[in-house]
Amino acid sequence: MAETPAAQTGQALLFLTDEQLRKGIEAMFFAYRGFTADPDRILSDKGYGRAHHRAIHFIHRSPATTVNNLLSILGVTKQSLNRVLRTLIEDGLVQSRVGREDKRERHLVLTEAGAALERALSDAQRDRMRAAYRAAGPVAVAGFRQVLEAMMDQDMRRHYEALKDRSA
Amino acid sequence: MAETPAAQTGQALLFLTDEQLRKGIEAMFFAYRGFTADPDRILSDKGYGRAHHRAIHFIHRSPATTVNNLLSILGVTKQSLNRVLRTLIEDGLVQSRVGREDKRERHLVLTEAGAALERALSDAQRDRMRAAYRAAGPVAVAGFRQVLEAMMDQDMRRHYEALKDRSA
DNA sequence: CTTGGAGTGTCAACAAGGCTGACATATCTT
DNA sequence: AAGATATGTCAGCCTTGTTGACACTCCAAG
Repeated sequence: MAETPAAQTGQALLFLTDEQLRKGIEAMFFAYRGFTADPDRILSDKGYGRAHHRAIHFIHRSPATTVNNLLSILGVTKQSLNRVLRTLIEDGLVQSRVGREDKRERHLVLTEAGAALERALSDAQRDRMRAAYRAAGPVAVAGFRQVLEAMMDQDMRRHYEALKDRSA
Repeated sequence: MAETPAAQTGQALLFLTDEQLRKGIEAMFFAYRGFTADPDRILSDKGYGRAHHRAIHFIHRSPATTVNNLLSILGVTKQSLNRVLRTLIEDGLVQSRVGREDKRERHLVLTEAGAALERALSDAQRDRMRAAYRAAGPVAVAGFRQVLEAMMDQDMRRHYEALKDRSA
C-alpha cells in the first residue's frame, strides 16, 4: 500500500500488512498439513483417525483425566468423544476406571499397548517438529510459540497453560 | 534430561528437548483451532464448511486457476473438490470458464458475490492473525514463519512459494 | 429420605467432507 | 484413428462432527 502519514508506522509496522498476514495464513494451512501427515499415516494403517490420536495424546498428557475434562480440551460433544473412546477401550488401548472420590466420573489411562501407540505417534510428530526447529533455530522457535499462543482462544490458552505447567 | 557430555549441546540445544517439542505440538493444535474459528462461524451461517473456504481462498489467490491446479494445492480428490465447487457455482459465488488455449480445462474465478464472501472470511481471519502478530512483534513473526515453512512437505512448500511470489 | 442436578453412557439419525471405483465426455496430441 | 488428458458425475463407504432423547449413578440440599 501507499505511505502512511505517521512516520512511526512507516517502517515498524510493515509486518502487519495484509500481504504479510495472508502469507502467515497460508503458512498455517500448509504447515498444519505437514504437522498431521506422519501420525495420520500410522493411524490409518491401524484403522484409526485423527480423533483417536487427539484422545490418546491428551490422556497420555493428563493420566487419569476425566471424560469431562477431555471434552473441554478437545472441544467436541460427548457423543463424538464417546464413540472414539469406546473403540480405544474395546481395543485395549485405554482403560476407564470408576472414580474413587466421585464414582460417577471415569478416569482414563493408557494401557501398555496404548502407551506404545502414543509413543509411535508422538515420535513421528516430534521428528518432524525437531527437524523444523533445528532448521529454524532457537530464536525462530521462540517467536513461533509466541505467535501461536497469541492466536489461541482464551479457553484454549487456559488448557494449554495448564498442560504446560504439568511437567515443567 | 541429564547433562549431555558434549559441552556445545549443553545450552544451545535445549530448545530441541522432547518437552519443548511437545509444547510446540500442543501449541499448533490449540492455535489451529483459533485460526479456523472465526471463518467457521461465518461459513456455518451460510451453510458452507471449511472446504468451501479453502476453495474460495485459493481461487481468489490464483484467479483463473484450473481445477487440476486447485486439486494439487488442496490435496483432495476431484470428487471431493467437485462437490464443493458445484455448490459454489450453483450459488453464483464461482464462475467456471472453458479454457481458451485448452478447451478441456476450466478456469475458476470468483464472482462479485464470491469475492464479497472471500473478503468477509479473510477479514475475520486476518483480524485474529493481526492481533497475534501485533502481540508477538516482528521478530517473533519472522520466527513463526520460518518454523512453519520448515514444517511443510516438499510439495506443499512448492505451492506455498509459488503463491508467495505472485504479488510480492 | 426424597429430590434435583451433575457426570456419564448410549441409541438413533443426520450432515460434511474425506475416500475409492467406474464410467462418460470433450479435447488435445501423436 | 488412437491414446492421453482434464473434467464431471454416479454410487457407495468411512470418520467425525452434530442434535435429541433417555437412563443410570451418585452427590448434596432440602
